[in-house]
Amino acid sequence: MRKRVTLKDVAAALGVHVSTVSRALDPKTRHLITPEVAEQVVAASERLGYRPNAAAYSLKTNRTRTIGVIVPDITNPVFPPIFRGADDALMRHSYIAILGNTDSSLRREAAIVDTLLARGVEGLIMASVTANDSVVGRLAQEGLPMVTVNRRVDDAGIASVAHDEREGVRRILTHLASLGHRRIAAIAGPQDLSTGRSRHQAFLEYRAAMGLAEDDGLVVFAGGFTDAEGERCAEELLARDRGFTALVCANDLLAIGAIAALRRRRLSCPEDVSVTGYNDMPLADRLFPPLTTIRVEQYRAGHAAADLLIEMLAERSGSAEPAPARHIVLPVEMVIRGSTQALPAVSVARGRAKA
Amino acid sequence: MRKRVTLKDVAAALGVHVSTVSRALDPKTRHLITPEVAEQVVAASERLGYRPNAAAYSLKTNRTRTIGVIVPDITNPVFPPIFRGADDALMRHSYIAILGNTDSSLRREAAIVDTLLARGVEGLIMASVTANDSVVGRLAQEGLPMVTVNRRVDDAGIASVAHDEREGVRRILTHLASLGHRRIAAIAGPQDLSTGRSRHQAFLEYRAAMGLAEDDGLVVFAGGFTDAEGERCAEELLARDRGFTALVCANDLLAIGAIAALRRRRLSCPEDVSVTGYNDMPLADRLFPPLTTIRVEQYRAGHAAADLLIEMLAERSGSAEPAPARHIVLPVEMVIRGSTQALPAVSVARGRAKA
DNA sequence: CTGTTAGCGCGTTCAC
DNA sequence: GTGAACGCGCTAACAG
Repeated sequence: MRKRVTLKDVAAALGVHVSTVSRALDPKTRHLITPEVAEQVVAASERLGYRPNAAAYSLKTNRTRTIGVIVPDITNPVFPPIFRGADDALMRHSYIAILGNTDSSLRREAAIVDTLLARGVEGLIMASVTANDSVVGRLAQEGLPMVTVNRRVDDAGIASVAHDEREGVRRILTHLASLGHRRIAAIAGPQDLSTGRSRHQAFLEYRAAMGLAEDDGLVVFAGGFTDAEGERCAEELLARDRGFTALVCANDLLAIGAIAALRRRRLSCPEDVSVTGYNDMPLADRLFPPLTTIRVEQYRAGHAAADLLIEMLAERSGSAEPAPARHIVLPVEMVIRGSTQALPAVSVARGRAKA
Repeated sequence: MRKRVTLKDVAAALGVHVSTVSRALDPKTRHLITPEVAEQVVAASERLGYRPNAAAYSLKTNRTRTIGVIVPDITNPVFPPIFRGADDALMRHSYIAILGNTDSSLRREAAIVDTLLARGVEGLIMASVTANDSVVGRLAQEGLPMVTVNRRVDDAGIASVAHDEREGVRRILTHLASLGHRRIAAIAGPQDLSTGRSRHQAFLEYRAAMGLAEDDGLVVFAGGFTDAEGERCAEELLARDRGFTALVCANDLLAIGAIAALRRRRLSCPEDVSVTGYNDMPLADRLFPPLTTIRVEQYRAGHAAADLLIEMLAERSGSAEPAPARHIVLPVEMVIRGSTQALPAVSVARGRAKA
């Protein structure tokens, strides 16, 4: 590999001093240099193929222009759009992102954060946090700028970008109720994740407010947001035999698993039971049946999180006292597809008679 | 944020010299230090929370322990497993991966490679290359270690990890032929990508070898590996009205689009036409109908690519002359699901009569 | 406007 | 076995 060309090389080629080259190449200091010289420098550095050495820059300025993005598993279709959004936003500010997968293990999370810290990340975007995440707490105390995406931590001192979970659940229930459903089951997500918890709480709340059947036996909790858990939970619901005409799942993967479990029991969706998901992940419209779900803009969330973090970074170098943490809430919308349908007239009638 | 702890801090705390600390912390030089002192150093550095400064290390040693991984778009479900495999392998060797998205634009690719080079990546894993990629060529000439995954470049001098495309196509055609299909259409992938090209060539070859209908009108070329292109191509095939009972698609997304297009025309899969995909991407088993496809182990490919690259890095620092580029070919297997079925007896009979 | 100087944190020669 | 000195490539303060 050809040796790297440095500032010194460019300077030597032009017979000027290194700092002249340095200044000519930095837009913020170029005005200090005679225009012609500056031009020559730019030309020469291009000709020689000069690339600034990021390590030297970091060592000198203590800035790495690097942000860590931590997800449970990039293989889970929810996270690529988040990362992509963050990466695009960061790139625009000439930052780069380093992606870490925790596999939802706190040990791995700590290990990854360690190597990222050694690499000198200036901040962290965390899509993997549990509601009370010890690692996050520790880092926050050390003053490392952080923003959580999609999920939140209980500590309101940590900035976040999330979606309006309550509104999403409200729309799902409103939709199902308008189709005549009264006995609505639910597969709730893990309760140590803010998304699982707030969706479940909104479910309980709106179920009561809308006068739907309030039966604890209609809810089962998933141990993770996976299709396998969706299958397991749906089977448990069916085994309980409480009778339900609709099933609200805390995310799309759970819904996919649930539909598979129904089918195995010769129940079809939506004819026998309407099923809803949450997230509108890629391909949700290509499944059978196409999933009625809540669309959350993951790309936008990642983008917003990165923008927020960069803002925080800029502020920090400005004033001394930290501003209070910002919390951005993104709107959601419902997409109605084939997995939900109206109850047959007779059932609707019966439902109404009861009410 | 608390100021970073450096070697100097640790040395000061113990009243020894910086270089003593440096040596005690490096496994390779620890033997030069009195065991007790070494222990003290280790203890103190842990207590103070010392983290080696990666920038300083890089500047000194000219090694960044950083690898760039370049994909077209991490949002495409094919790539997360590849990245994950690479990342896991790299981490094990205390390397880190930096992910870049090209959006299949050569301009973006060049820009990303530039910033990665500035960051001092020691090598590149490229999942995004076109068959004759100018950027790759340039880098190869400069001697930057590189390996392509999944796809290849024409230049055999570039190491690669890929799958046995010919075998995959052979199995698909054998499977369809055994079900009685004789007129088999194809949606071929982009011909500037090695995967698209080799799958197409294998298709032509085995179609002839197996005595299947050889009709140029049965093949249409997609401009990209997307479901939208799948729809477009399927519509074109139907418009041509050549009559076919099976449709071989160059990847799963194309197949998904094709099935949607068929359905819109009131044709159902597999009753009216059997459809096959390629890749066995996540959720391929959850679609309707579940996709018969070729399983390629993307995670393993990414892992192998990273291992290979690290080997190359180690060799390079050893001997002077470069070893010839290695090319790893991973086996594939077929997974038969609901999207293919046997022709009704009558059609099979007619097919045989013709032969 | 430009050159000089210093030092970021670390590994690696040398001496001792 | 340990300390001293140097320099990786760069930016920033200070001179001129």
